Amino acid sequence: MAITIYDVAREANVSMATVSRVVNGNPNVKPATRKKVTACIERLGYRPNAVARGLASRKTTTIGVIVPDISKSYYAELSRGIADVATMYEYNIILSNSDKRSLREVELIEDHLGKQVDGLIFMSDSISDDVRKELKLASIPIVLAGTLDSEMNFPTVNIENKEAAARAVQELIDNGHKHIAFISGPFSRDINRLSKKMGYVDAMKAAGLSIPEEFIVETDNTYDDAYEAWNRLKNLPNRPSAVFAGNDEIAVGLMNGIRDDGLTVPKDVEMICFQHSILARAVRPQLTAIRVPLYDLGAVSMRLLTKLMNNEEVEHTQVVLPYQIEHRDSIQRK
Amino acid sequence: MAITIYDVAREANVSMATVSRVVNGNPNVKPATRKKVTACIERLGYRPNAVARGLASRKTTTIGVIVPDISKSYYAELSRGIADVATMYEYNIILSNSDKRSLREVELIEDHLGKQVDGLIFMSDSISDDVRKELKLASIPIVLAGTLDSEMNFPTVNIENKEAAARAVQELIDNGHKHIAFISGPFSRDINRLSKKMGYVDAMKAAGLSIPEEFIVETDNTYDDAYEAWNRLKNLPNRPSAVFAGNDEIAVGLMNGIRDDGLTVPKDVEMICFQHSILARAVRPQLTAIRVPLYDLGAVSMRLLTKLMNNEEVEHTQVVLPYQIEHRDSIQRK
DNA sequence: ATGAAAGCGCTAACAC
DNA sequence: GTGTTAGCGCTTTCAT
Repeated sequence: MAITIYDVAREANVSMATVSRVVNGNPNVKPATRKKVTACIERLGYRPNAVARGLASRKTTTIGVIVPDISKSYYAELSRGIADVATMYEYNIILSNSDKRSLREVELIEDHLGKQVDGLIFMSDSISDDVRKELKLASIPIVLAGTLDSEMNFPTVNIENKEAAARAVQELIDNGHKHIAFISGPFSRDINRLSKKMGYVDAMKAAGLSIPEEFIVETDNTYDDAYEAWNRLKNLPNRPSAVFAGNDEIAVGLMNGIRDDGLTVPKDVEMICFQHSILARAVRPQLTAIRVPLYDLGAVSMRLLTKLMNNEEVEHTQVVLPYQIEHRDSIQRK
Repeated sequence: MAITIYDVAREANVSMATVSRVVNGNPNVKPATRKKVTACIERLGYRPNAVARGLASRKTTTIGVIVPDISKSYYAELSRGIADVATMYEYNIILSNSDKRSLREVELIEDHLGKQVDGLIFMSDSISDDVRKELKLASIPIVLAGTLDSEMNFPTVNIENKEAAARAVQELIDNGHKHIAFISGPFSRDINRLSKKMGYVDAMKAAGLSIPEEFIVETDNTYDDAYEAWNRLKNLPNRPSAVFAGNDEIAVGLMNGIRDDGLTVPKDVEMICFQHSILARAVRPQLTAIRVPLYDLGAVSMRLLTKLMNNEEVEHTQVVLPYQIEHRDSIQRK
């Protein structure tokens, strides 16, 4: 049986309350008493039971993090930002993978609430009505990190994905391209359908460029599927001379498909994409890309959550972080 | 105030104990009663408080996972394997990043124990004496996942890193190379000093090849540092014609350094490495590599931990998983 | 500055 | 089958 607060109290000839005060840094303890108690704690190797503490105080100093897939660098990077700020504020993290399945997401929210987390950071690339309802019902603070909330109800930290996509496509347009394809993840996901694709469409329309249906290629977001995608593009009447990709993994898949078809990036096809990992920099040519500040997205989300958990006044609960376009070699520089 | 088990009991005209039985699937409940209670639970939206349950039962159905850095694909992939098996057995995961700092690792172990986790999965690439002591003192099951324990005390799931390294180097030797360099992460880490380097040295010695001191290049394990590493190698009297790299990220860094020096892989320099991410496949030429079964390492670790937590008989607590060398294009095929 | 005592919401004997 | 009751280890009034 582990040492309890009661053991320490007896050993130090004080009450549990006093030990509790010492442990929690309550100033109302005479220095001499504090010293005596601290010594006993040390000697006995007392370690407060966080579960008992959580029950008594109704605070667990634990937050929940629900993520589609921690093995994807997008979410791993975000989570690291969350974790570092969580550590600063002495919160632990319960982390769960949802695989973007709405049913599972609902389950997980329920599960985390049952564990009495003090707050929740939720990530996905689409929010279903069921999830939205569940999230609304919760009585703890919730922040969406790097996650589009099409109805803009919840505290959120994000970049302007649509605008970024439009600017990326504009780079291609500025380089003289008329035939620009968009290679995307599934359009069942809001982030692709409502943000990235819309940005692409807006930029194309603004430039008076037409968008043949075939120029919009939907993949399952994997390297391998994107690799195959070039086969759908290469024989088109107006073969695209430039491509905007939804992220760097599919950009690299496509680029390798292009290369294995005997063509060269950027000579034959120029490319730009969202950057979620080191891939964009590791491949040759290096990819010109929208650098998404993933770590910061996570860190700021967690900071926001701490404020919400402390009932602090928060002016803007919809935080927008800046992004950068990093010019590398998949677009020729003028 | 949330609904408690007492509210449900009153509403259903039964005792708390009966509600508890229903919630926990205890068979000693009359079907009619069960139905009535279930209905009340549904109607009131009762959600058991896991903290109270944890205090009363002394089980939290939560395990701790301590990882150097979740944003590194090696650990992200491992963690995903852990998480999936944890889900199967209905455990939650508290995940913390240690940045491999021994002091922080000790803190985190203490912290997780305080949270009353039922088990712990620890990962690092080196285990300090302090950490070892802390781990030994713990009274809960602990498994090391993908982590070298040079003293072989703890339950572990791993691959034979040393043997794999030797086999990788042997591939280079078989291709006729005499001058083979090893580009590594920090030798302060056991995995590099005791496993990968030893495998390299063994293979070289067995083949009667000499190892000039300069052939062993220590990097900080980053892409950028590895990129620079070629500068230390290229002007050597016997410039290496082949390189064994500790992982794919530094392999790619080095390869790009080689390429930007005007040389070609595999024509001028052949390469092989440990594969921790999609990088090995995404770059061109694709890297011949030792595929480390990261997901499985995690999954098996968690499975082992469940057995330990259930006090099941476990024959082998030191599990060794197979690995594969994937032949791609950074070594010419004969 | 310190102690006594009442919970926090649940599980687990034990009794019936 | 079901109810009663005593904790689990701590925080938190409320006295003193």
